[in-house]
Amino acid sequence: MPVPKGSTIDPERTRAAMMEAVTPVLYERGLDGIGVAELCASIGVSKETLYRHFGSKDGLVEAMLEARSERVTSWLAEAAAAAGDDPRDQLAALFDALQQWYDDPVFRGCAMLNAAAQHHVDPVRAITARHLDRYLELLTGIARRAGAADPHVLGRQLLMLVEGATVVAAHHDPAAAGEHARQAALTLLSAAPRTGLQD
Amino acid sequence: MPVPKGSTIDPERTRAAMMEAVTPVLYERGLDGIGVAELCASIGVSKETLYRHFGSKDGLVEAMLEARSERVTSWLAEAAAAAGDDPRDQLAALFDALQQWYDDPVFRGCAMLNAAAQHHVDPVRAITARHLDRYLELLTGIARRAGAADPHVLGRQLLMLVEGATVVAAHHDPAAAGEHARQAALTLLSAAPRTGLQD
DNA sequence: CAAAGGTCGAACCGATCGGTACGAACTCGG
DNA sequence: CCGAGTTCGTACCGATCGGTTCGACCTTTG
Repeated sequence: MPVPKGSTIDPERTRAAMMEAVTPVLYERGLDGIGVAELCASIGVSKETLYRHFGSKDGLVEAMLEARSERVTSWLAEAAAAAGDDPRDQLAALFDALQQWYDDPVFRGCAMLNAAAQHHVDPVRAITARHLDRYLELLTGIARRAGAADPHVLGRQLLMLVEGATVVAAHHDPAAAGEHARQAALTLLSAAPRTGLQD
Repeated sequence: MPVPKGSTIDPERTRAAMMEAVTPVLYERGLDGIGVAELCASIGVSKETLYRHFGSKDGLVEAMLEARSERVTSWLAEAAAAAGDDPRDQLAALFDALQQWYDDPVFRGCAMLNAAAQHHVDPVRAITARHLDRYLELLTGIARRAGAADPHVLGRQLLMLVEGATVVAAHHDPAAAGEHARQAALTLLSAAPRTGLQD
């Protein structure tokens, strides 16, 4: 509660706090599942403040999706990096991190994919596409460092496993989805044709 | 236009025609992206008729999702079956069929997943779960006939590839998503430990 | 202390929402 | 030909939608 009533202590602070607070609400209720009035009430902010900072409900949605995409991608990248230098270990750690996410009781699938599924508007879909770009870059890097002859194709296949595991965990059964995907990913990594040159 | 004005020629016909006509509209616009009035207008039916047959907008949505799930699953199963008796050929044919779907300009991802992402209501999520069940059964059958030692795990991994390919095709790049997924699927099938016994 | 500006809370706007009601038009089985 | 059943078109309902406005309150700046 950094903003009791009125203040100009730091407008940027208010904006950041709003995005922080609104993330779980929009994630749980869905973009169209909550109105602006209730949304503002739940994050303890007036409508005027919302429209001052974000211009519209969609503006807030887009800002929070962008922030969330960067955060979750960084989280996965760090989980992979913390596993050491072996690309196989990095890949395994990445899927372990995913399983950890699936085990969270509030897990409801990928927020960006959920958003893109309901909002057919362009900005949201563009954010989702960039989100998949980030994932793809991360996975392609692992594939390249593992010496895959065609890291782009392997990276894309790994991306499908990541997204597929997330879908299955969200809509079917979260138990062991990450483990099964990890096993499949390592199999693909092992079976991929490789070049002699690794960087 | 099987129903010009008033008639009792066949109430069931009206119901079936409605579900047929409403499918592409809801798929393209999204469940909450179109109101009941416009929805009825676009399928050439009055609101009274809609509520007579389905009780509510959600009722119509659920009926059409269920029908679509069965139809698309059957379509994939038939594509696989038409490829012959070799499980590898069946799996390849299934992903070829998926690529064919992705190439359709109106392709917007899996309707059931899209619906579940926006409607947090239980009935829709249950339909989506059943939809994944159908896919899983199809893929597990292929895995079993291929002699996989653990067809349930392999089937689940293949399910992740199917769903992941669909997500990537819908939200990132539809080109070659099915081909890349097919290649990965065949790799998993080849690499899977197998029992000596095949039925 | 005064001006400037961020915030709140509530009132308010037109539009649209899902759903209901009803009379008229129509097709059927008897 | 007559009543039962279906459908259409439209008007209508209360609720909610996203968004705007405004006066009061508060904090910072000078």
